[in-house]
Amino acid sequence: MATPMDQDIPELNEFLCFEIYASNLSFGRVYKPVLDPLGLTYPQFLVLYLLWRKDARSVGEIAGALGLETSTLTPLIKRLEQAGFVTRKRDPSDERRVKVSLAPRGEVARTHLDEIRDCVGRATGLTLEEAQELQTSLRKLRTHLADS
Amino acid sequence: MATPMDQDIPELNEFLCFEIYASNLSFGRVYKPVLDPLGLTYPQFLVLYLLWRKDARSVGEIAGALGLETSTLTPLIKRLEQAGFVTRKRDPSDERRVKVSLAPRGEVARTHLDEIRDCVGRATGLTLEEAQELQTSLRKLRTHLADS
DNA sequence: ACTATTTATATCGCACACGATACAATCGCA
DNA sequence: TGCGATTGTATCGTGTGCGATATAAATAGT
Repeated sequence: MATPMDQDIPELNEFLCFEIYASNLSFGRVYKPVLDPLGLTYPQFLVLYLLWRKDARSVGEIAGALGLETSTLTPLIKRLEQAGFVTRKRDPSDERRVKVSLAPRGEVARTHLDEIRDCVGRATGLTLEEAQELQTSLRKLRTHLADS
Repeated sequence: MATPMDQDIPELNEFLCFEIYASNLSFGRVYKPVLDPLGLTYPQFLVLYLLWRKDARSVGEIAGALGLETSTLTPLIKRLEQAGFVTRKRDPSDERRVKVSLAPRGEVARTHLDEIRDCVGRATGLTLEEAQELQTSLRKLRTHLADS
């Protein structure tokens, strides 16, 4: 506990936004050693995950699902392509779209999904019930933040 | 609800880590229009906040409080200095340390703190009770993740 | 006192993440 | 049919974040 000069200003960790900020960084540090051997970053893993669920999506579709801008995803997906995880090609039915599809290496990475989930799940130290309660609150929070 | 090709793989938003990742991005989007007029980014705001509570901290002390690496903070703090929010000078009692202190513009920014808190607090759409419950869970989660 | 280690910060390269902007393909409407 | 508006991506510049490495100051051990 620090010795604050101003008792009227609370600790930083009494801010919800900071707890989320710091939790996100902590999660990243847990994922890193798990994903590094596969040659993936966490956002790249999220993109692949979407493709494992449904292949051949457009950049905009992926951006919508992740809540990111396409300007963030374009270079990220190009790195995934460069590394052999996905392929990119224009949609013949609408040449404005770029369809992103799984390449062989992307399919292989999928076989590590369970192991990744187990590893990260254990690191949380939460019961399934606690985790789901947290998710429910966060989803509600996220909806409000997005609508505000 | 999408039409998954693989029912054995859950939706992305059933992952706690993704909810936190997405919530963090959403918070950032709420803060941006509030902090932009002040000429601050969210991480820069966090650094100033620490200094409002206790002035004249070393880079390492700030890094520890935020859970960041000093390699992240050095350029960030230099930008704060460049913009006139803080000053940096070597600690005479230990020349390895750099003491970061509030400059006039940093003091002025403090007068907007209440307004920032109100604005962001309202955007969460949570009661004080819900917010505190969430914080408690997140703090517990963060502890586990850091120890794992 | 002198070296070896540790500590505090800085530098560099890479990967997000965003807003602003550009551009080509498509669509809508006269 | 044709032309203006919209849509889908890409590009650019700025600001985090990290690990690896460098460097200078302080400390420890002989």
